[in-house]
Amino acid sequence: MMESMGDLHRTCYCGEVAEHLVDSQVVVMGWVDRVRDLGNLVFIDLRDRTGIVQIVTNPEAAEALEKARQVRPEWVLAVEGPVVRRSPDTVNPDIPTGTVEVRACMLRVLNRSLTPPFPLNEQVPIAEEARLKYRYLDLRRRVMQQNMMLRHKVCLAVRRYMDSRGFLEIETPFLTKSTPEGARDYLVPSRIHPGHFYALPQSPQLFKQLLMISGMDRYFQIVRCFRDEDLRADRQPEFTQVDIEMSFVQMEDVFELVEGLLAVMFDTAGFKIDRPFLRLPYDEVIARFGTDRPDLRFGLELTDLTEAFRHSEFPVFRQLIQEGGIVKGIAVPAGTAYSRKELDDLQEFVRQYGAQAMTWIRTLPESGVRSSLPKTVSESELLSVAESAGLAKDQYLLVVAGSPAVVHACLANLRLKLGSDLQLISDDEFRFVWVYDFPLLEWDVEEQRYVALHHPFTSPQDDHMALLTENPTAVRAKAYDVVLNGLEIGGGSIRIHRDDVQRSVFSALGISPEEAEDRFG
RNA sequence: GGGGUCGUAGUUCAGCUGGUUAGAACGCCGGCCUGUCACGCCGGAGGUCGCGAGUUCGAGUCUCGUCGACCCCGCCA
Repeated sequence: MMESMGDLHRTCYCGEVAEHLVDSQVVVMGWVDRVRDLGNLVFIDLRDRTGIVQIVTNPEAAEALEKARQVRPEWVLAVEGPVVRRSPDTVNPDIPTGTVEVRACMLRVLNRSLTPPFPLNEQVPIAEEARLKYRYLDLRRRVMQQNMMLRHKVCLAVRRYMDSRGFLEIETPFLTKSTPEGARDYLVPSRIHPGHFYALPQSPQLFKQLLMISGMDRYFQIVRCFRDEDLRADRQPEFTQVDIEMSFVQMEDVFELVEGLLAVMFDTAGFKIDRPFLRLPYDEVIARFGTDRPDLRFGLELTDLTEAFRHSEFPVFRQLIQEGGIVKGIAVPAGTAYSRKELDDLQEFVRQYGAQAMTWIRTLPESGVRSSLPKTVSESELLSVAESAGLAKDQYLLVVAGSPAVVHACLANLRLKLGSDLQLISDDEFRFVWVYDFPLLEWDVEEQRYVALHHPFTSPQDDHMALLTENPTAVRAKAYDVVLNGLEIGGGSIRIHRDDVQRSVFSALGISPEEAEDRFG
């Protein structure tokens, strides 16, 4: 049983069937979501990307009813009939079209379907493997369709906004020379030049610099980027970013532009966000949250215990601090109880990020204090640490000691875990923050040189040109570091970089700060 | 490159310290039903417990190997 559309014309989408169409004849086409066969009365939920409308068949249209009884999920139908208002007791308040239905006078089976290998209309989690194998079915699911439609709307909003602010959307090439940016390049073999490869861009970095130098002044692009690195749950090897570059601007101009952009994007997605965004300097953000992309929707900030432990009776801490290490902790809300196993699990969690151990100090409900530190550490020391951390009664302090990098990595991740475990994070809330005053360089212990912490965005000045002519090969290899004022949006965070000019170039060339000082002042 | 978790029906899962014929829900097939909307009711089919070896009287369960999936670290912003 399979029929052609013939001369049928779809008059509206399923989700568009509404009260204003009552008594008019419609033709809808779509996929069978569910069938409810009551014998001489068959209901079909017909679905397309706009939603679901209920089709009803009864013996008045015997042929349609007969076909309806054969119908199975995911068959593709064309249905013609009048839109009918439902009686009050049969209204379905759960769907937008729930006050009406289409009474089928004619029903055509445009295509049949096998039973789907997984349910399309339930919210059970399906193994990714199955979803990808049957991607065409996966993409029929409501969540997926809504994601794609939302993405379209957000992209449209971005284009309208950027256009209104005088930006040009300009496409840049994918098949080009390597423009190393820290990640591994994806390579594409060249047919014309055997043995040579194109590299897919990790971002349009070089191209947008070209555009600025060319005087295009304000550019943006919704652009695919490629990075050949290992995956994570939230990281894909190819992804899309809103890439922006502009000339002749100050930091405030960038803040203003991007806050407006994000407000528009989130508004499109149905969320209101607060402006202006919070602004925090890099050092403060690291000190308080251990990361440059803190989740500000909950507290549990880090407490610095380094001074409290500087003369500790626990030799390990004492020595660590002497060698430049730090000790920091997170105070868990008072009254939170932990079993021995739970504390062990937390310790195991923290170890992933490089800590040797996690210690804890706990104020007891009445008075006194306990800890996992050796017994040689006196109660008075513990009490003074608890006091410096501001502990109330019956409260745990989870403590990590080590190098600043390790301590911050451990506690930043522990903080997120605690926030999630203790259900302190609300999913539909967004708290933005600008992190400014990023250090441009970071000493790399292994390479024994300064490396750029992020893209060191810079402005083109004469000094650059001097360097470029001085060592063209090196500069070409690292040209990605020589860029313009600007910003990038990617990886779920937004960062603004200092526009200190020369230093990024020095780092790109592997010139130490001392040497740079000598040569360029 | 390293670590962790997991592989049982079409799907999502349960199956305790090894023990008789491996279960549930949904889905699927057949039947009944004119107001359902996660329809309901009656009946039924469906499994090499990822694969291979070992321990044992006996393995879905324990051991080793192997393949695969997911998550994390490294890496990446």
